[in-house]
Order: sequence, then C-alpha cells, then structure tokens
Amino acid sequence: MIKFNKDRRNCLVDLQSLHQSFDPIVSINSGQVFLWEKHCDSWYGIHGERIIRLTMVDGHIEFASFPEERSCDHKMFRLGDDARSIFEQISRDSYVRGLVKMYPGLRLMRQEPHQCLFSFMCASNTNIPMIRRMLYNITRKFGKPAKVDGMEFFTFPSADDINRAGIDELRGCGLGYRARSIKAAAIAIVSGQIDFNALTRASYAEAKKELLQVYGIGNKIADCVLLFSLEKLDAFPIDIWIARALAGHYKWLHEKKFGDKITPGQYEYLSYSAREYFGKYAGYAQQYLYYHMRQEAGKKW
DNA sequence: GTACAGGCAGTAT
DNA sequence: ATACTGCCTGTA
Repeated sequence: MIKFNKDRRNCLVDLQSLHQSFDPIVSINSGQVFLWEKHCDSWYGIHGERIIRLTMVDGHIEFASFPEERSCDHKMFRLGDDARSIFEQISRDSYVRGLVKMYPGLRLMRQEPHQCLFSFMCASNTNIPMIRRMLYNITRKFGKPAKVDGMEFFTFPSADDINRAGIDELRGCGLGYRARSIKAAAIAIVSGQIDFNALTRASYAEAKKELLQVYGIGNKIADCVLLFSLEKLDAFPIDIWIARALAGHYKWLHEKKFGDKITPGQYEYLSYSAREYFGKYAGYAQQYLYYHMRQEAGKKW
C-alpha cells in the first residue's frame, strides 16, 4: 500500500508488497525528493537515467522504472537492509525510539552518486523551491527527454554531460555561484579523481577525505553523498536543523553552543559525537531526527 | 530597502 | 584552530 500525506512531497510506500518481511512503510528521504512530482495517482521521480513511477493500486504499490531494470526497487529502497536490526540499533536511544514508532516507514533511499552530489551542491545556502528549480532546469537543459505515460520527463545528466557544459550555461540554470562548484565536481568525476565505486569500497574516513579534496565539497555535502549513495550508513550530516535537534534533546551536547551557522569545529564535534553515540546506523537516526524537525516546523516540500 | 535561505572557500586573526 | 566575509537568486 502506498500512502500520500497532505503535504504532497511526502510519499509513503508499503514494503510488505515489495517482499520485505519487517516493516511496512518507506518514505523518500530529503535528498531525492527534489525531483519527484505527483501526477494523478502516481509519483514520478528521476533516478539517473531512469524515470521511476510509484502507483497506488488496490491497497498496494506498483513500482515501475523506465527503461525497466530488474530489482531497481530493491536497490533504490534498500530492501536488502535488515530493517529490524537497524531499528534495534538506533532505538537504543529513547528519543529516536519514539520517532521510529511515530514514523514507522521512514527509510533511506539509495541515490545515484552523481545525482546526489550535484543535488546537494545546489542545496547550499538556499531553500527547497530554489533547489527544485535549479535541478529541474539542469535536467531539461542537459538530460535526455523520456516519455512516460504520455508525459515528457528528462533524465538526470551524467557527469560527462555536465562537464561538457560551460559555466555560463550552468549559471543559466539559476545556479549562481554554485555553477563553479558543480563544474569542478563534474571534472573530478570525469577525470577519475573521484571514483564512486572505489569510494563505496573505501572506509568512511578515506572516502570522506577524497571527497573533501574537490572544490565545492565540504563536510555537509560529503556526508550526504556518503550516506545516501556510498553505503556509509554511519555518516551523520549536520545542518542547522539537525544541530538544533541535537542541542534540544541531548544534554551531552549542551556545553557546545552554536548560533545560526555551524563552524567547522562544531561540525566535527557534533558529527563525530553522533556517530559514536548512535553507532553504525547513525545515518538512519539522522533521517528520523531531520524528518521530525521538518514536520514540526511545518515546512512544505 | 533588507534579511534570509538545509554551505563553502578565501583571507585574516 | 576560529572568525569574518562574499557569493547567486528569489521571496517575505
């Protein structure tokens, strides 16, 4: 079964119909949500070269990818994860335990690394509607058109596609100063300086070090890519929302204060502490904290 | 007008 | 190490 909240970006999916034994529902995390749209009874998303469709049919979900790819759903929604074990781990913390019950289906979604990286680079110092606009423009300008259900979508361009574009063309997508960073990231990927497969096999520390070499990639963006795309489930990205959530609920963080910006020192302290505290699935805990903060704040996606 | 939005890099202490 | 600043662009 698939459920849609009133706030249209939040998409909940029943996993039982997707052959997951443990828990019922999955929700799309913030990173990938940028390019999802609802048309009629279906949600359509861009996943690299593919268009994804989720449809509610008689109480269960129908998953489709265009072009079709076997076990695409399995990969995207992390159906191979041992959800029970993960929830047990992060539920050692009583606050997160409450959130796991409150949002029983929230999960991580596995994203295409380059799409994830470019998306979070667009997200710096701006808001969701702007991010959506930038990415929408990028897909229309550099992606390939793909027709699904009579509607025209655009795939997410490869690093190569982006690299072929000039910085001015990128700016034309409304990226502003981010154009330079995105170009630099595209070059890093195309040149092989950043090798996502290698980084997936590498340790958290090693992979993060490599990502930070690239112009435009800092702590936050690196941790997002590590968590959402490079299998580092202990990565714990810190943004101002998470920082507030941590400060509001965890006494052991109170000695450190912060204003509306997070300094590198604070980032290091918060992220490291959270990884130690929540354990090897800290990133899952992060998603619960993040999601709850956004719900509380009543932000519209 | 001006403050602000889910960072980052460069420069100066 | 830490603090300060500029940066595109749109909205309130």
